[in-house]
Amino acid sequence: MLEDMARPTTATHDELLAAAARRFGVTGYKGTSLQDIAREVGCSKATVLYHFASKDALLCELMAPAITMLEELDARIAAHTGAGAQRVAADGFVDLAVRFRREIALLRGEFPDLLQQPAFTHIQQISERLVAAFAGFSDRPEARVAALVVLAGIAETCGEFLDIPDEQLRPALLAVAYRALEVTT
Amino acid sequence: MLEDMARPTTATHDELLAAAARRFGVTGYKGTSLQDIAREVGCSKATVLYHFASKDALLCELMAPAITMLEELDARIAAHTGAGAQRVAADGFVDLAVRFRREIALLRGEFPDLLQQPAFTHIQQISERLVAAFAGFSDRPEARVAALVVLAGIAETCGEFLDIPDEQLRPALLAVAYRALEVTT
DNA sequence: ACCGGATCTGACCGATCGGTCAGACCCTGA
DNA sequence: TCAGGGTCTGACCGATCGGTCAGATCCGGT
Repeated sequence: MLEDMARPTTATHDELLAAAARRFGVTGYKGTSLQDIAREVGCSKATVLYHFASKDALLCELMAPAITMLEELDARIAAHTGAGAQRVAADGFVDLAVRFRREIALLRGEFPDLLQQPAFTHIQQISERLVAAFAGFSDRPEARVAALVVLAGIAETCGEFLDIPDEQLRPALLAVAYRALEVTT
Repeated sequence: MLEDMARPTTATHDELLAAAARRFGVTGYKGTSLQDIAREVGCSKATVLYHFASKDALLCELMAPAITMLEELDARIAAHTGAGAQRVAADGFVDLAVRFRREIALLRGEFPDLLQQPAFTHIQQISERLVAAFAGFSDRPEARVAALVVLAGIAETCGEFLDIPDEQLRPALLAVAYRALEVTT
């Protein structure tokens, strides 16, 4: 049988993805050249572009798992209302941020720019709904400010604790999120 | 008398600074070319480099006021201990973030890269002391995580509310910071 | 009328960017 | 043995990057 149907990735392919994730997290997307990624793996720049149609395609493939999980979270939030949605959003986003620390971190700062790409446009809408859920669907400026601080703070922070295991980072992030959002427990 | 001693800046100089702040805030430092800045002002790229020795020098001059205020805050924190330092740090940083929204926001994401420049190295130490003060000088991982979430969240958020006046944004940020850090009031 | 400094610009430079392409080097199946 | 697909590379492309430079323009002082 053709069991390699589910194996479109070679070892080099995966190495390049991992190297790109590392470099993007340090020097950002625009600040990382294909040469940099190739050098880290030990191959030529042309090899990077053999495995990925373009630099953008590399980024998309890198972010795909995290985006999928974000879409699932969005659907789960939509199935709840009020304080329930707030708890689901906080729990789910902390889980996502911990699991995809590198991927989330590399979006830092280049968010407004990268989101212009067609593949990422709908993420803006999702993140808006996420902010609304964090704010408890209140339109008070204080609630929206708190929601954005927590959301951005978690996203920014998770990449800084790559040495701390998931089981320790997750409750710490959840605790500060609940306090800041005044989640009724 | 020579009252122009305190006027080493021309109108074009200031226009270029303002345009650079705007562009850096949208597309980031690396994502903004000297051409972009020149185009926004309506002059040539060469004019930009006539008023500023280099792109780096432009960034340094743009950040100088915010950096000065950050250094003053650092000194003020050092003059306090324990919970007093925590309150001083939170109040002072929120004030700084609100006052220099654009400048803080443009550091987003490119922080680790830009800080490599010699002019910015000591800022890393200051921000470490700031995190420590936010954490109440505790080395519990939960306290440090909360401190970083609040610090990064405020820095990231303040640039997103350019339409809200200072008097409204400041108390909103302070409230969420106090809740998240469990500041004893 | 002339000069000197400040301001500004077009043309140009080397470097690097993302991306293309023809071909070399495997390895496998016929 | 050979054909063919997968993998990889050096050489090359046009575009753009930050930065340099000689010179044009303007303007106030002498």
